[in-house]
Amino acid sequence: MAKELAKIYDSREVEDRIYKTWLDGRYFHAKCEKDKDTYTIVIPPPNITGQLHMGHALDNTLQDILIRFKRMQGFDTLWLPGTDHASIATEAKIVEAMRKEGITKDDIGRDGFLERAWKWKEQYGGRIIEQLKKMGSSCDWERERFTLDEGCSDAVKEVFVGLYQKGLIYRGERIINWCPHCLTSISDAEVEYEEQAGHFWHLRYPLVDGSGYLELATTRPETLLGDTAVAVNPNDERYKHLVGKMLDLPLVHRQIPIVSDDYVETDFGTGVVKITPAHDPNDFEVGLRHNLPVINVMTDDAKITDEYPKYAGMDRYEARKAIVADLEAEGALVKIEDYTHNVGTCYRCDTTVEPRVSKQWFVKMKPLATPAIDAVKNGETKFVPQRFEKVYFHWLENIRDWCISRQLWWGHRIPAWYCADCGEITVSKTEPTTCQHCGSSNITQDPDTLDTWFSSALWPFSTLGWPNETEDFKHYYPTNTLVTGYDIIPFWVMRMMFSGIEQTGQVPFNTVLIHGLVRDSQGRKMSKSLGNGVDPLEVIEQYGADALRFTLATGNSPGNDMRYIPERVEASRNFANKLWNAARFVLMNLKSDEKLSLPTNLVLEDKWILSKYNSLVREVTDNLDKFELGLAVQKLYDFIWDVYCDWYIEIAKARLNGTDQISANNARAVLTFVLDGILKLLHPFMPFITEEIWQSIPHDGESIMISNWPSYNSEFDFGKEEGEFEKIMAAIKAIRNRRAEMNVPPSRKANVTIETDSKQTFIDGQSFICRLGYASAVSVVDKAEENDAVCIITDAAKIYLPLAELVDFSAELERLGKELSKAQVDKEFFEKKLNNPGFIAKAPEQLVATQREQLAKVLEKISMLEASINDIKAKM
RNA sequence: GGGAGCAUAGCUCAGCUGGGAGAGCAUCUGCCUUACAAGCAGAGGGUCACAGGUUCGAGCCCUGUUGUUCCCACCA
Repeated sequence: MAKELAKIYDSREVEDRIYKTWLDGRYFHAKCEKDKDTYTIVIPPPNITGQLHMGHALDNTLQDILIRFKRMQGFDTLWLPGTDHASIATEAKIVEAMRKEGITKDDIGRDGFLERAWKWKEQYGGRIIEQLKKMGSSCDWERERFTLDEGCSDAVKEVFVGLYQKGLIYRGERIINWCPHCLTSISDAEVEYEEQAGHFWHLRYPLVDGSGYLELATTRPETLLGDTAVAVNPNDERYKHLVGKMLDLPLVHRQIPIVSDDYVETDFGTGVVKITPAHDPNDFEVGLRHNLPVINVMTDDAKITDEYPKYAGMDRYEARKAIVADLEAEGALVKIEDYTHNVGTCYRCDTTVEPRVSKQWFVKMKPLATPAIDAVKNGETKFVPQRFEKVYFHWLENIRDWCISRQLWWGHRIPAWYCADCGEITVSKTEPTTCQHCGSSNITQDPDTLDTWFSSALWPFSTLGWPNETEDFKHYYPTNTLVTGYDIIPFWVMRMMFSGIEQTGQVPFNTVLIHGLVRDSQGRKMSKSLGNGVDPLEVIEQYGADALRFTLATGNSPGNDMRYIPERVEASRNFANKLWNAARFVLMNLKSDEKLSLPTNLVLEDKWILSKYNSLVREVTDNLDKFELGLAVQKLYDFIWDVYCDWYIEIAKARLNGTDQISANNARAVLTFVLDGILKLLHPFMPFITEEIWQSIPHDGESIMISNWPSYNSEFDFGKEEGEFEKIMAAIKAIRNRRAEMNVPPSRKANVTIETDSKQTFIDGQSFICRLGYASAVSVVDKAEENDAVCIITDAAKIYLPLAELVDFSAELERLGKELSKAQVDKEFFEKKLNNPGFIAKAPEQLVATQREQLAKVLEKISMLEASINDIKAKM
């Protein structure tokens, strides 16, 4: 007797234990086998500040499914894990923690702060990794990386210096997005726009010559302090004559010119725009075109500078109120309108971004973007689904230079040193002692760090050892599939693409598999503020990681958002339990631990299930190859539950309990063969339970996760037998249906007579019909003589049940009438098709033939139904 | 203003290259049939948003409309 399993599958008892055996066996570890094809995925590194959420759960489930599938297929498979230092997010958390202790960054200085940050990383950085393990992720933990580790930092410096030398990185005074809360610049991609209710203040700027006023509208009156011009459209007849004249800026009483610029729309507002180059990106551009001075009126934390004593120290919004009041007092305020507009906010802290002119480091994007666009256009890298290529192209085609410097301490410090003597910059991978230009030793390093995404952009190759020509890099790069959400395309996917191409000459991956967001049951985004997030760890605790993974993989098509519905996890858990019990049944029937080989003398039902199983193998493999994970998992569900459990196991019971030991043994062999196969096919989706069961049944090898993926076997091409067996199934279903309608209890068995052209098939199926169709005996005849019986008609047979006394004739007549009219509708359907010359001429021959067959069947059915109706009428 | 997704059973969603509409949950009926009541057997339930078009044939392809969600964009 083989090992016995508990009646109910207990994921809590199984999962951690199984995961440990995988770790102990080092099955996740990629061995860099030169003779094998590789399959590589680099994980989107979660932030060290992060806790596992449903987005991670989905992302990692998909990756693990692909990795386990490929590993079983025999690829040298590497799933490389790691974490991201997440500069802004982490620094903000640490600053916040320090604030609670009453400490500021300045109190402890850069070194002190970094010391704290690293300590924090040691303490919390591993948390999310442990959580990923709970999901069953088969990452090569021996290769775990961190974006700030030595190797990644080395890659960052290499790239920075390289791009600088090529002139692709430069330092310049530009208008950038500034977060007054995080106190750092952020990139365009890090600004989120949201609609806000605001106002439109109409102001009057008087002409210096006293000849009148110019009326304009603004949403930000406080920036008036920095106005250095007013602009109108060059073709605007209303103002053409005023271009070049000077205005007296209210409150400040500075003289500013009227300039003409295409940027101004004549039909919006008054057609007059105040120009504040220091605090608006468009105005900055206008300023450049017209050589206007740039006057910064705000401090780092968005307070008015001391230049304007009356407002100095007020924040943006206080200053706005004060300035509006003063404008009104001065008679410069015409009116106030309500106005909704888009306001840029910081994606980390949601503070309204302040556009600001400042000296920052930039990556010149145009030369890098072009090859990245081409690589997708020529198919070197494909997006799944393809429509996301549009998003990718759109970003790259409209890209502006990337602001990469951040006024933060936690991150890769910019490898640039400024000379106090000659003012030149020295950029170097190693710390220089003197200025490269004048030799002075009076140099200081740039205090800023790099955008977190600068290092993430190098992740597919920095983690493999680049810039060194390591074995890993040579063997595993370029990687195969990148799995990520569509929201990350502009931040990460795009930047990895151009960085990979620029640095390594190759695309970093050949497929980008995009998934959507996991939303709550009402379709809302899961968020902390709404408090509607579902904790994957709690779900795992309650239902098991397998159930969660299965749920996330089911009914999810690439690129589409999905809702998290608790009932679905329950259904997945039930499915796991179903499989568990099927395995339990098989084990209970095994006589020994010996592995049985498939019999040579297969019977009809064996051929049926082997044929179905064979198709399953082909289809699931095919679906996985095409990233159709949701389809694959649905097919597995259907096969395991309906085909294997509900039919084959039920049918096998007769043989298992019968006296023919050889036949019983053959059934055991087929049961275990198919069970072994479905466990393997399901393993990528439900790794824990499949391993636990597989270890209990006779098996070869140490672990299912390193066993061979099933392959299509032409010896199982039993298409004909599959069809024959399904005739029996149809008969059983028809009998069950009829009996249920008539409320016949299962205990009341009946002698079934079957009239059919497929006599042998039904003779083979007699025992199944007895067992599953509640028959006491089955006789198969050419022509039945029954007249005191209920008649059921299937495509292949006419079935008689001697239950006439239970029949309510008028109800029966009605039922038959319904069935007849249904059949007649079918008849018309097929006739219409077959009478259509276009159909005969153009439809595939095969289809025409099957339609003819079906018409013939319907015609036969109609005649049988008519005969039955006449019979009943005769009896009434 | 531009772009994209979605609209299929009461609910949540599948539907792969066009060939008589599927699953889970929910509902109804009957079953503790010795793997599983987290189960078994059966049933009901859909003008595939609307209007055109292409085709022998459209849930699927094309055009338009409506509703909805999202992304992008410098109307101050």
